[in-house]
Amino acid sequence: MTEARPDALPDALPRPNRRGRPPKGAAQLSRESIVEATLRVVDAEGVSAVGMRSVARSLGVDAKSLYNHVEGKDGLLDALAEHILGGLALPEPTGDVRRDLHAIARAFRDRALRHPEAASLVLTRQLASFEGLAPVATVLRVLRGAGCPTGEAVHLLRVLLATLIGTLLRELSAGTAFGVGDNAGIAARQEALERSGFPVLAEVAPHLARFDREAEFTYAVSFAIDAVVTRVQASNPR
Amino acid sequence: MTEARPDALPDALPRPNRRGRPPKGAAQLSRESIVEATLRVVDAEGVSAVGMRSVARSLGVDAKSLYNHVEGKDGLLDALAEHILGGLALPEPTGDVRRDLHAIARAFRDRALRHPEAASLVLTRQLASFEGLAPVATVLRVLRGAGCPTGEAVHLLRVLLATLIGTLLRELSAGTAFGVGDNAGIAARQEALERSGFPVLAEVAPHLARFDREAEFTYAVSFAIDAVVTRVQASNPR
DNA sequence: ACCTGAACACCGTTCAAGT
DNA sequence: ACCTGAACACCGTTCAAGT
Repeated sequence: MTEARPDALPDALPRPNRRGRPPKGAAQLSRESIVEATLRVVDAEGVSAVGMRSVARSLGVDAKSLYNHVEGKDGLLDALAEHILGGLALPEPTGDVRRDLHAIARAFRDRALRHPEAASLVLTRQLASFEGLAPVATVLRVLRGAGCPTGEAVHLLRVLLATLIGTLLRELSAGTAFGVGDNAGIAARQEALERSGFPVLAEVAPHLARFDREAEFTYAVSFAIDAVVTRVQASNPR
Repeated sequence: MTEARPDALPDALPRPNRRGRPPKGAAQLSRESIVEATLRVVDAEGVSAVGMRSVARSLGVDAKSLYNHVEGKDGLLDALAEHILGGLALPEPTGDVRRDLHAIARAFRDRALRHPEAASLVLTRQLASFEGLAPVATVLRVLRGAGCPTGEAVHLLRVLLATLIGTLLRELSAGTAFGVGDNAGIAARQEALERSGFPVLAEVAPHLARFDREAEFTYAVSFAIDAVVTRVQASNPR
């Protein structure tokens, strides 16, 4: 839904002969349209292509105009991260702790990786924003609903989120660092590990050279959630 | 040791009247001296102050000279992250899995946070470098030594590292986002949470508004290591 | 209220020319 | 082998002036 591009928006491509004031019923710049244009730039050319000038150009507008709606480039990137995270559709808790936490983690991953070029922004900048509160609240509801005391619930929330974010960051960098699936790359990495001078790396090279995104995510999340469930039961006398 | 600044290094401050070729027995630019100069800039003014021009200026040299030793700005930042991580002093495993993993995590944290302004570089860029192999190998030695099969050891390594990195990133952003310790800030955050519209956030506000770096780190690492130890025992019939 | 012109003070990087 | 001059093609951001 946050992806929707209303037809009322101006053309995304730059139009020539632009100068002076808005040409009739044009543009109507807004914070939202700016953020959406930024997302289009990121999806198409990566986050390094984002600039006040490039985003403005894609809207057929001068770069300085953006400052009327956004707090500089840094504010623009924050707004983008919040926009993406704001589209997170959280599942309603069912009462089954394990299942509920899995569903939340899965929803978060889907959302964060939906725009792969923007994912690192979401994972590293969201930490203070209001948008980040909804997933936090949902996890806490699940933990509290299972009888977890408030202090312990906050601790478990934090370690769960840390594992999730760390795992997604790795998934992201694994995707860009080496072609995850290609066999030649796997063979090359395996060989490099065998030559690394660390015997233990040679020993585990076949596993370490491989990275199955789906399997790694499932393993990490299951691991963390199992541990959380154990803690919750321990902290809950009943 | 990587912090050492040999006296043979050129003055860190820019010297005037610099032009033409090196003035006698000066500079002697090298990859290492460039990286060390970069670290000084980061420590003093933050990572955003790093530039080919600013680093070169601090060495009394032209920016373009750096390209003879480093692969552009991006390569420079990679080199810096590797340099810092390369200074990691890993403890020798004792055979006590829990104690050994704790010691590794602690050493990693000390190293990564020793240069707080550069920490995010180390945590987000180290993932493919050779420097990152030493801690990986040490963790694997501990797990293998405890009888953990190769495949499981790699999985546990990855989830452990993800939790560690996620936790350190949070610690970092908690430190900059709000003054961690200050009481006025805590009170303000607590109030904001109570007004957030999420009842569960109001309920846990006193805990969620607080962030004790040391306690959070200890909790997260102990949590993850306990879970790892449980897995290792389960995967090890003896 | 919102947009632009002119302007400021910067960037990273190339390439040929120097030594 | 390594450094610089000149140059290119950019940046983010301000502020006053326009409508």
